[in-house]
Amino acid sequence: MLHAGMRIGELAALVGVSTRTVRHYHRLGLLPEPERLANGYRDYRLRDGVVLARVRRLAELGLSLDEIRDVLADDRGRDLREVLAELDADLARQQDAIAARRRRLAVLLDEADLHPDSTVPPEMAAVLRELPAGGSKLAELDRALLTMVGSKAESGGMAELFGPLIEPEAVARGHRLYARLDELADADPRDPRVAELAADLADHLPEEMAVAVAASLGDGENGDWLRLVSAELSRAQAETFRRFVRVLRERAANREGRER
Amino acid sequence: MLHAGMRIGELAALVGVSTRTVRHYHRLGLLPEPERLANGYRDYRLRDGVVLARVRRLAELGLSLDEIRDVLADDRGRDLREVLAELDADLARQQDAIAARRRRLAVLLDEADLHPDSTVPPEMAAVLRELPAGGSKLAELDRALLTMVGSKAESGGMAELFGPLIEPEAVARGHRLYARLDELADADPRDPRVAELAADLADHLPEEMAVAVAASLGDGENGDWLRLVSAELSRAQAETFRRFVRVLRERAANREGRER
DNA sequence: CAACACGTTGCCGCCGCGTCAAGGTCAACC
DNA sequence: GGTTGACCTTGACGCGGCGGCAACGTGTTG
Repeated sequence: MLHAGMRIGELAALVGVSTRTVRHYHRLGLLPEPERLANGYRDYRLRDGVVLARVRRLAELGLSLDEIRDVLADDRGRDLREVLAELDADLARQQDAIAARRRRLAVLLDEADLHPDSTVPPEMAAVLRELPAGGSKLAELDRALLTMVGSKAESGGMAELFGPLIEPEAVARGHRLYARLDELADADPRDPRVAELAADLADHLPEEMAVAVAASLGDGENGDWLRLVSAELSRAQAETFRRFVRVLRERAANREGRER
Repeated sequence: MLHAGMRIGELAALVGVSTRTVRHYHRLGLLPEPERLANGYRDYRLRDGVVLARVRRLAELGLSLDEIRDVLADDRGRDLREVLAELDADLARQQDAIAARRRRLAVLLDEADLHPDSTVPPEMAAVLRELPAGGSKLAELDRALLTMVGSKAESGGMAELFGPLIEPEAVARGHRLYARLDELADADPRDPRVAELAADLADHLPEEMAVAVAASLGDGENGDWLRLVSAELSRAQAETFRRFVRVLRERAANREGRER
């Protein structure tokens, strides 16, 4: 035999990878170290090229280098089918995931043409557009709250919770709900306006959603969000919120009692 | 304001991430560090929750954290649409890539039911099946060469190159091409059998593919593969190969001359 | 003899965190 | 009092698949 093999750069070019990749495979044990020439250079033979090409084919299919090592070790390919089948299932899952993200993206891109802050669901965006932009700190907090809650897929009735506060008729009837909350900034928690406003807030929730609201305010996720909101309020304002929620709960309980 | 904010674990649970993730976002500057309590604990407020939720929504869409930081910096979202559009294009490319891999996988999985060594294209597998398994070192080398060349999408006529060597008629006619190559192992390169076998090899290539073979043997990729094969052969055997290729080239040149 | 293209080993960087490690803090139970 | 246990703090390493750089040797060419 003529023993003129190849050097690492030639082999790499032949198979279409970098020399760094070839050495990487050596360290991982995917490709055995070939003999060395007198000067220390690696001297590659035909079988090295065969193995390297095999590794690359499997890698391009998407197998991890660990998996490839397992496949090469088992070498009588019966195990390969399992790996390939599993890989196919994994790729199918990835396809589904990507398709789902593209669907969400498509919605957002459509929405983006209508409204710049397009990271919230459509119905949230509609409510946000109606909230007064400046003037009331409470409105700001509601904006924040809605943005947060909007990030969960099921918004749990929060849009409906705040919708009534800004409906034109409510404003026209002189309830001025936001303004009255603002006025309680420095008030005492026992101020009579607290109970009064809490009742008015509750009255302006349409009946059919009071139950859902009471539930979503009470438990877990949304309850914790409201805790953060309360932390931004004065004591009287926070007390108003608490009473508001309590009234809603009582009404929900009553409704439930009547239905039994 | 009541200043009872949240600790990191509560905030993380609220938004649905790990505390490690929150701290990671702090280090990357995606989420500003909040005030600290007297004991050193981070004290999160409403705005932190809002930002964190926003970051998560963008991250779940597939934006990199760097991109998210850019989006948050520009903050008036007009730039967001570009990023989202680019992301969508990227996802589309990923979908295509995955689909292509699944198609190749499907072919391999079908082939796997027929032949265990299923990492080569179907037509290669067919040729490999026919090659004698033991006995001839030359056949072994051909197996290796075919496996390698099979890894490239266009196989460049290599299947056709070796096909004739094993066709039953050729064997029946007593040419014994492999056996005669084996017999040249210790021969002198000037042995008359060398030229004789080279001519016989060339004769057994169907005319219509001689051109393609001559071309694919001559240049780049396949030529380098053949260099590795020659390195495994004795001088006389390698000389046979060289003459074989030379004869093919001459015939191809003649054919081209006649066509002009 | 200098330039230049190749080879050698080895270590850092990437991304989005997970996972220890080695402590400090706080409420609840004995 | 002490002792769990659940939380918090900073810091460092790990992963996958290499890319890139450093610091050096080797071999061919002008």
